[in-house]
Amino acid sequence: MSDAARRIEALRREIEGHNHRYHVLDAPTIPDIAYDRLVRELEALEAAHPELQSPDSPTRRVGASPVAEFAEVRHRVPMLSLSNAFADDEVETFVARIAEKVGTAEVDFSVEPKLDGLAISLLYEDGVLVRGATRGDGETGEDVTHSVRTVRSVPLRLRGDDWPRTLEVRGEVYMPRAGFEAMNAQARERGEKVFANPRNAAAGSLRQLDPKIAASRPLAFFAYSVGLVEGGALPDRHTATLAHLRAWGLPVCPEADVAVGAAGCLDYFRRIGARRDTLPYEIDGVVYKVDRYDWQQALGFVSRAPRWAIAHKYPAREEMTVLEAIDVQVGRTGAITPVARLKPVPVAGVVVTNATLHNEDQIRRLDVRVGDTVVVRRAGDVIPEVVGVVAERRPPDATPWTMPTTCPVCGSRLERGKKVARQTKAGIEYEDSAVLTCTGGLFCAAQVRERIIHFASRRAMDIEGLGDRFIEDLVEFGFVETPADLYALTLDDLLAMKRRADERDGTTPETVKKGKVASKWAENLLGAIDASRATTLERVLFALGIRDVGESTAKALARWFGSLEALAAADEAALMAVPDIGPIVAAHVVAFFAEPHNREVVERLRERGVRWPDQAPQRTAEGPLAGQTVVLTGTLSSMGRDDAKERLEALGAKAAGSVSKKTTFVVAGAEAGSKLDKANELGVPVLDEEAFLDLLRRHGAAP
DNA sequence: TGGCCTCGAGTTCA
DNA sequence: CTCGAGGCCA
Repeated sequence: MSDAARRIEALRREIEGHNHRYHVLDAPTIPDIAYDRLVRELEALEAAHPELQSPDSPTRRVGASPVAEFAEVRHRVPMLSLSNAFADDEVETFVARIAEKVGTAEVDFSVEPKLDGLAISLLYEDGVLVRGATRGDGETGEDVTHSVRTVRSVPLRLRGDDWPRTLEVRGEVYMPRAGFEAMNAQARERGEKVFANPRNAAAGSLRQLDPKIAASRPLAFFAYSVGLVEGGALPDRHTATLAHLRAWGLPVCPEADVAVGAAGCLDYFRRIGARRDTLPYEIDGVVYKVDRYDWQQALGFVSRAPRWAIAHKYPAREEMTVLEAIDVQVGRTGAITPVARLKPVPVAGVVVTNATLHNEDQIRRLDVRVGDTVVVRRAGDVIPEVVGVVAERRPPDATPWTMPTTCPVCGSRLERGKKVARQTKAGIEYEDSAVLTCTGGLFCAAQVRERIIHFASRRAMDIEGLGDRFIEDLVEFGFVETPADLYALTLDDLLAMKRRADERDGTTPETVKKGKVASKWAENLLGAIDASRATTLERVLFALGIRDVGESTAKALARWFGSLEALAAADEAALMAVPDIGPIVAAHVVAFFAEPHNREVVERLRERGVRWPDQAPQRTAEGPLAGQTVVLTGTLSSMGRDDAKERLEALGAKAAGSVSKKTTFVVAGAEAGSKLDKANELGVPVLDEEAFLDLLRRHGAAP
């Protein structure tokens, strides 16, 4: 053997060793730079000695050129599917049947997480990877050798020498969560299509004709069983086989374990379930397999699934469903938002039928079309969102969706958000934004309705019992056009409106059938409207819906000016003196009060008895906590969040919504979430409820 | 001018 | 809860 040949062989062994430690054992022993140097040396030597090239060289992972199409592969030992269990008693039945057949209840199971990836068969001849194939229909799959070779944790050559001459290893190719997220983040930045979930991403990456693409994707592999074995023997237990696979350099899921009987399996199911979110890969359940091969043989198969194994599934957090339509909604500011109407599907406990699509850009990025099968998830476990499209299920006639050019409610022209972008020397410049806006303003019934819903809402005027549906009817039948009209409603108006709504819906209220007209609800509603007449300036300001004036800005304005007259009289310079008010918000406020219609609405509100106390302008923060910024998170047992916020503000502190390094301290109640994590991350002090109450007590502000 | 830190606005369902 | 953008400070 020449020197070069010896050096090449040594380099290959060393590099494979590092690959194994890095990708399989997850315990690298040399820095990346040193590794790269070894690879470059090997590449150079191989280039200089083409006669020493070898397909199992670590330099040849992406060696193959693109294939024209996928060749079919027949699985000599079929790749079967597993039956599923969703409830504990199904697992108990499964185990009981086995216990009866084998004559003991103490059945050992080889247990492991069921990864959400793609089942793959790897064929090793004399320890060298010669073929990789997808499961396909179980009988016939596709030859994906060229892309499987690029998966770093798949060994091109087995370690040791005690492997069967022919060995088919089966397992899951998957995409670790971190890699998936990084990949999608990059795609999003470049405005490219994102993958719906790691499973789709793994499948899509492997089924690439060009191995370079698969090589660029963060794929990984776990082996979980063997298929064809010739020229060698395996142990008599599945767990022992897994140990062999590990020794041969194949990655096996580190969570794989042994469980005894149904109780042991269920315990394992719960232990893994508790850690589901923190595992570095997506799983959709755990798999239980009878460990002893002789018992597996005795149990045999039902149709296409083994009787000795079962997949116990966790409740899905993501579901697929059909997107039946894309509607557009008009917000109170005229903002147009596309909404996905979905075939109802339960996701993590609730039935989801609608999901926001945010804006046109988002639709284009996801490339969603009516008729598509989409993946729906509940973001932050609450709000449903469409995360992606299942490309294979697209109906052939599906066409890209386009935004309407006119408002679906009032027919007015839509404008690409004339949102203020920045102030320049020349004045305020406008720039296009992602949001489309309806130009209908007061003429758009949807905007009128949304504005009144906002006006009546809890954080604004807080008119109890005046819900969205009701306001919709009030506006539709012309009883209410501006918020001030709410304060002119009479009992007769409300009853008349209800009658017309019933006629329209074809419903007959119970009370009418009995021959009398119920009016208690109307009296209650009038009472609630009346109660809202006594209010505060900050609530009125917020309720009026001035652009960019939310709760916090309304409060700042109310404190600074003390009265509506003073505010309405202020010019832009005077407004900009208020902290956190810049040129843009100042311009919105001035424009609002310059509009005769708005002045009139305010006038009418007053005429109809809406009252708030005027105060002396307060232009400095005072109190023992002045200058401190506090963030509340979680649930406090002794008071509501709003109450806590008020107490803090009474002491001069500012209650902010998000944690940053400027936050003085965070008050964490029960079930505190991401804000608590952020506080810990930034080293912001955290008070628990007891410490918080203590602080209030010291300043005489405790409940 | 760029980079935080906030706030505003829109969103779902029981 | 998340995204986008206004305000402020360096």
